[in-house]
Amino acid sequence: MSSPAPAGKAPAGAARPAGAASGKDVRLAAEAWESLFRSQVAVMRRLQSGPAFKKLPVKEYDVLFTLSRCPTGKLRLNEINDHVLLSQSSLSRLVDRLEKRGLVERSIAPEDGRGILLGLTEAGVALQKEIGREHVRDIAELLLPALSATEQQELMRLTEKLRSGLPD
Amino acid sequence: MSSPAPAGKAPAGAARPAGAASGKDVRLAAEAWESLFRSQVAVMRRLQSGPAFKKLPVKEYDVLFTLSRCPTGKLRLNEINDHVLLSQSSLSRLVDRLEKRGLVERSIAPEDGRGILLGLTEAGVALQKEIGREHVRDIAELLLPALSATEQQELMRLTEKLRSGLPD
DNA sequence: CCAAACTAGATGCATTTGCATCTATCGCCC
DNA sequence: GGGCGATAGATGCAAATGCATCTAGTTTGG
Repeated sequence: MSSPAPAGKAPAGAARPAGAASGKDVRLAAEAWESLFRSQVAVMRRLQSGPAFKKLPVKEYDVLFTLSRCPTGKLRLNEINDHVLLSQSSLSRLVDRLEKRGLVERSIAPEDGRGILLGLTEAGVALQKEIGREHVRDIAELLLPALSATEQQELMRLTEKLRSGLPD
Repeated sequence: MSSPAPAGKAPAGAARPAGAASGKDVRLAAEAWESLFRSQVAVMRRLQSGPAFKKLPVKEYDVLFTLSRCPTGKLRLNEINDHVLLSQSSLSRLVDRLEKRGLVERSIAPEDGRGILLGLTEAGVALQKEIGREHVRDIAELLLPALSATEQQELMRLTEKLRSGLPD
């Protein structure tokens, strides 16, 4: 495993406070996470080695993509940050790079002088679409042979439920 | 989205070669991957900010964990590398760090003079167990409220199937 | 209304990462 | 058996990352 890890085990017949998880529950959760994590790694590894990401690293594409999905076309940096597995400072510099390449534009948030709104430029929209097309094709090539449509739907349902059931 | 991205759309009634995916199939696959990816990010973000990973970064823990699961207790670097989202050189240096901390030991693979076998030291075993215990607890805290046992099992089944259905 | 606590984002600096390359061993085929 | 391409892993070096900190704008409490 990568991020998950079972390690200890509870004494066999230990009584536990009402509402606490049993050892079995805990083990199942750890295995489920492990499996989710490993499959994500395996898919991501293949995706990012494809030709679609020679033009732009995956993480940078992800920001363009996120912006492209947003109805208003602009997002605050902190909103983007929740989406991505990057520290605040790394995102700030990643955006610097995107801006230097003319793919995004920073502007000051109207309602909050501290905030920065990020939007795609024309070139950013174009590049996102271009890479996106290839990327979607690659995803389908990986997932379609492995899971049926029904299974993909169920996987989507479960992962969405997981995400929305997290604290905060 | 982060890594996945829908972008283009196929001309409406386009005839396609037998066996090719429909636009609908492709879109579903992209959405399923997106959802899997985002939920992984959301869970990982919470896990790695916990106290369990002050002692050792997640990626380094992952290597200790992987070794701890292996029946023989030793693995080749390239085997570990498939497991992890890291380049070969990064893994090599990560192992340097673990070795300097006395958590793992390199040895030459008996059957292949090029290969390196990696094994946990006593200290490595101990630290893995220690962090592992906390980590499993954290995982359970996140997953148990979000998904039922049945759902966790189904999620595990689907992600395992996905992983084993990938090319190579 | 002002000061103190808080939040959004930028920046200095040490660490980590990846790409390209290098070394050493292996497997193959003549 | 000797050369030749392939594979495992290490290393130089530039780029990316995270932590701590800094700056600036915002909110709160008196």
